[in-house]
Amino acid sequence: MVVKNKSFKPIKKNKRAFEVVALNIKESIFKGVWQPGERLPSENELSSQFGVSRHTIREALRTLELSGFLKIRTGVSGGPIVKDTIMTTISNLYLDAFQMENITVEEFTAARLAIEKVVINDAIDNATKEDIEKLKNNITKAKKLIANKEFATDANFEFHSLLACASKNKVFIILEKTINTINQKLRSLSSVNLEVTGEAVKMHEKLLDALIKKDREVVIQLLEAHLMTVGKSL
Amino acid sequence: MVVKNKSFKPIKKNKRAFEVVALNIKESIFKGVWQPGERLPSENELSSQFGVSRHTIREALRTLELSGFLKIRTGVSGGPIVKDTIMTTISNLYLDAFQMENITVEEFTAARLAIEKVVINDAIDNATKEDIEKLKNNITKAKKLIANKEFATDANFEFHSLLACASKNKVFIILEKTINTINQKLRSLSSVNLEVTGEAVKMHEKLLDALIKKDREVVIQLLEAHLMTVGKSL
DNA sequence: TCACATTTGTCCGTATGTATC
DNA sequence: AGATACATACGGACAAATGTG
Repeated sequence: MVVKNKSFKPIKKNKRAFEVVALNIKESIFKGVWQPGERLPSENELSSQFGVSRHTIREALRTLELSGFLKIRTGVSGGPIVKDTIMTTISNLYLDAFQMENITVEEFTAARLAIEKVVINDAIDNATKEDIEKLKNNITKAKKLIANKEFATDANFEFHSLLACASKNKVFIILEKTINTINQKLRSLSSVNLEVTGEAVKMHEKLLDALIKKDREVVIQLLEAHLMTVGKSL
Repeated sequence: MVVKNKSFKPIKKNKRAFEVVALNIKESIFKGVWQPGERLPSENELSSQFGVSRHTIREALRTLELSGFLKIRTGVSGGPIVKDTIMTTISNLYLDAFQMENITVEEFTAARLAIEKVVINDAIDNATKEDIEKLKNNITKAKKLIANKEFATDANFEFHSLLACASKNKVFIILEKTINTINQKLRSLSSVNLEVTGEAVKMHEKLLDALIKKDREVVIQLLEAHLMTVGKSL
């Protein structure tokens, strides 16, 4: 059979030096050569290792820093330190996209609802005893905070992360992380209300109950109501 | 009511020079001072305008380039050109995140199926006549390619993008773009098969038919079958 | 086709700020 | 408090790319 593939493959572009360096370092991190927390060689050392100037190294480090692969600390024993803050970078970009692309909170909430529906459905199927235990502990912790008239915001975010973990799909864990970070940022812009967080905890408790009973209909119903109120508060 | 909020607000950090420059430029773009397609002043000019060295300007431009706010072209009439490619940047970062977490094809396919189910459901509700028209054109184009014994890979990717557009939710458009990017990468690793792409086109056609008829059940059924075969081929 | 002007890409050298020991 | 080892920032120079006459 004669197959004509008219699509051109990307020609090896003349990549800029700093891009090559950045890609090299990035792939080393992927391979595990450098693990989070470890310190990369200093700019001068990288400069001589790669055989490029310090300026080029700096530009490479800039891009890696912005992508969330490393943080750069000044001072002795400072330098480029491997960090995994890609999720923060992504959520920051989402906020930029909200402005550039005119993404509305409504769109975000709708997408969030859709994703969390699926997540919780998978969680019902795949949650282990430990997952349920963790979720229960989260509720108790949050209730204690509320009873103490303290904010339970972090605990509430954690609840959704734990749900994602229970789904046993890492893609959802990552997406949930994005959602949480964006939420956190949006929340810091709007006025935080103690009653709202208290209501959220109650909702979470009901949700967990339904999840344990594997009552999908109620779970979805509760989730919709919950996320809609959250969306409105933003 | 006494409210104890134990969370500290971030202290105004001493920002680095290039960060200040980048923020300035970014906000100018947000305000519409520079619109997509326009060209920013050259590095030398920016250098004198901001009163910092060219090196600092370059680092600022690097970060903005990576974020997707501009592209930098060399040569006369080149320079920093305002672009709006944040969504592409987000997709690429997701790809990095997936690589960091060693996401499997199975996890990816499961998540993809879940997301596209929601997307197509929204598309049924919100697709305009133009959307339907574009989808139809896509099918005709793809069929023509297949009849000509050519690969219709790009057209097939486009089909899913068009679906996301029809959902009228920009968050989904971003997610779909991510999915496509990852798919493209996975596909480049596995052997591409002409028959597989041909089958995909047929599937898309059926899917579009059901979508026009607003037959949700059939749509979901077809989508599941379609994405599962795609997943297996990877 | 060729020469030229403009702009980014890369390099070297130097000085200063900063965190750690 | 001082020395040390980093990043940060500045200035100048030349190479490479690219559009124009």
